[in-house]
Amino acid sequence: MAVENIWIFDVAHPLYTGSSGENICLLGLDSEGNVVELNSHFDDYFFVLKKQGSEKVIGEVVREFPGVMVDEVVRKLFGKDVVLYRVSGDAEVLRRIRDVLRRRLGEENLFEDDIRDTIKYMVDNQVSPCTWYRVNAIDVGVYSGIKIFSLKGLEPLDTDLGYPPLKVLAIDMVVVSKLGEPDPKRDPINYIVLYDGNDYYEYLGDRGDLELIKALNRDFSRLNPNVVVSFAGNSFIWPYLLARGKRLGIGIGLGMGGQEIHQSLYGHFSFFGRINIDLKEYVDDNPIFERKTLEELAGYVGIDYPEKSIDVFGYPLYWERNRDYLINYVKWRVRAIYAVFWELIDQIFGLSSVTGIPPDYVLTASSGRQAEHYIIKMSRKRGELVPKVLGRRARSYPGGLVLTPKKGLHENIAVIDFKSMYPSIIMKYNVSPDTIVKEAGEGVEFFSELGVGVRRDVRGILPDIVENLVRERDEVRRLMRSISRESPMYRILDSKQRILKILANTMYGYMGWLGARWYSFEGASLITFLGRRIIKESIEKARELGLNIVYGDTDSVFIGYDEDKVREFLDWINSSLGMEAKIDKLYRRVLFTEAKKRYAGLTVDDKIDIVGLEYVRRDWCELARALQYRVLKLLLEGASRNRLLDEFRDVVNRVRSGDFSIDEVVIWEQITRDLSEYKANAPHIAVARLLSSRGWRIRKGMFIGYVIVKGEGPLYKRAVHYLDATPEVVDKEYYIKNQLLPVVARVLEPIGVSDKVLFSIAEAVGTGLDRFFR
DNA sequence: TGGGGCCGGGG
DNA sequence: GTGTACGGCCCCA
Repeated sequence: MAVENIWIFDVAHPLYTGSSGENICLLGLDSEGNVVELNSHFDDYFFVLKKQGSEKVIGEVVREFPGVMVDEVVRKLFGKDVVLYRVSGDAEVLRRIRDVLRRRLGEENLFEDDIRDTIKYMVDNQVSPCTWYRVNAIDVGVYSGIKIFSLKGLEPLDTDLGYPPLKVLAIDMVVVSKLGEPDPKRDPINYIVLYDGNDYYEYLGDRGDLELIKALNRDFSRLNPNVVVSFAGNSFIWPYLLARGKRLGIGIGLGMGGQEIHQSLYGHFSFFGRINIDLKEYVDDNPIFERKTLEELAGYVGIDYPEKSIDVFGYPLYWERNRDYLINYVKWRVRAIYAVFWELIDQIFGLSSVTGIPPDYVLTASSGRQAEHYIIKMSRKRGELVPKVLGRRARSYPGGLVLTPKKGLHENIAVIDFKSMYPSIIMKYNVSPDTIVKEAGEGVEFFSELGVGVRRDVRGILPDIVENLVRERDEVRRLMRSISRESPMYRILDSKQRILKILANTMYGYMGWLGARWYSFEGASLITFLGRRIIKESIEKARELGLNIVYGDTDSVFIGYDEDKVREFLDWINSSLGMEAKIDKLYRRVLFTEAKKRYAGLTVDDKIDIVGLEYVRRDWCELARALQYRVLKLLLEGASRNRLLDEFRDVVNRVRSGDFSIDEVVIWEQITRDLSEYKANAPHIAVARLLSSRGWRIRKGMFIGYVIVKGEGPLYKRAVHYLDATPEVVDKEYYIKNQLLPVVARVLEPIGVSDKVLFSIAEAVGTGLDRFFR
């Protein structure tokens, strides 16, 4: 018997079960960094609702499949007790019996038959990945470099040991084709590079990529990494390698013991005994990244990036003409990928440990799935069945309230913000799929304007979960105060508290998501309804107090800062509404256009905030965005009208004289659907279609950069891919009138500068008449 | 000239 | 494949 500390990172089916009957395993690392496999036995199961007719069917089916166990049990479904048959047994038999029962009783009468055994094993035993456990196990031996144990018991460790020693390997790949998109049936891999923190391992496909893959397989076994990290591995590198291997008749044996990699849940790729991290998935659903590039991610974590990056559309040309530069660039990429992983390790492993999703696909899972996994984990403690997603139709409901701003420049404005408004509403009003009712009655708080009520006699699952998240976050933050800000543990805890906050904020959106197991249309509608009511009542009170309200959106109000009255206002919110609000920001000056969700301000600590305006939008060119920023900054800092106009005049002048680079005039737009689904002739779609005709596969999520060139007709006929354009062919007049002028007009109009003035400047600059308009 | 398609960002 | 509200461009009738 051995007792060891093990950092669990995955759950799987063991490679070799032998005669032990062990059919499931936890994978982990010991404190020396050895991979361990902890085998045990787990009978998979599902539930069948006990009702008229199901007893007879169950009886028949059980006789037909000996070895299956059936027990009558009670569980909760949306808070109500239900009687069920728990059917359990060997995985193979269980699958067959499940199919028969689905057919005979209807899918809606079976529960948890749609959850994988590995997940059930983890949640039933309350095991979380990326967490240390004190493990009691019997040593079985070593196989393929993995220490195999028979698991006897485990309990979470109180003290956090950080991470075990991890061998991390970054990978990147180059494949080019003369015909655009590389095709694994046709195009060999040109180049792969690995980086382990010290050395590069390079593989050239010059003598065919069969040799390349053989060498790669060999080196993976030799280097034996615990973590394989890439940027777009799951969407490009791994599927390409697999398809290429299939073509060449060679396996992609990058798992431990040469196990082949395979595609798994949500489209991620599994490597036996290793953690596969794709950092592209991290940037893709993080709104702070505009273009979703590795360069942005590197910049975000403070890593230098090259002056000249290469877009995949440019790879073929570089491979042909400037191969050394491309290879150097790809070597920078693996270095950056490696370094970024270490910067994000706490976020990735923290998310995995909190949600219970193994690190392999915690980034692949959408935020809805992450939230759901956490709920499943928590539902076990309440004896709640995991509900199913069956037969739903999309419906929409009203959201937050947005006030029309008072146009113009305002001084001394306070932004009052409700603390976590929707999570607070969920907790305070007990809004949850299992508490929502549609009729008034005993123990029900009913909202007749909406025709929806909530039970107050039972605590709902989501309010319970949100409360847990808030409590746990408070504990983590308390812990943080007792340790040094410089310690690694501080960073781990900081990531954790952020994750807990994000999860709490996700629960409202989750409840309104059509694909959610705990979906509640009425619940989500009630939350926004209560949010609107709260903000309306607050505004009314603020008016009563004589505060000047200039704007408001969902959970915030912008008011003239009168310290005493604001204090009184906040107290009132607390005592009368039972909600918490705070001063989120103080602006020396704020500029509102007539439009909602678009403004800019200068805070008391001299920060420029720009919200919704073109400056923050990637579908405006860099030249226009930078100009708007400068004009806004000057305006908010009190510059004269002439000074602002000069700023505009200078850029117009630059453009007219051709003093700009292509990068400054590129407009980036995302492809959000399959090309064939587009009905409109928009510029970026026209360019995407052209690329497509050149053989490029245009995927959802890709960014198309284009410029408008001189010529006749609608814009979509004059949009050119940025790599095909030079400054000489750019339509300067388009950029002056449709990019530079509008962004300046937008922010100067509220202070009384007319379009006409700007238009005259735009017309006159460079023609010798511009001085006339000063 | 106004409505629809489309995109991106706000809270 | 978390929600809704919103503005503004471009195209087209």
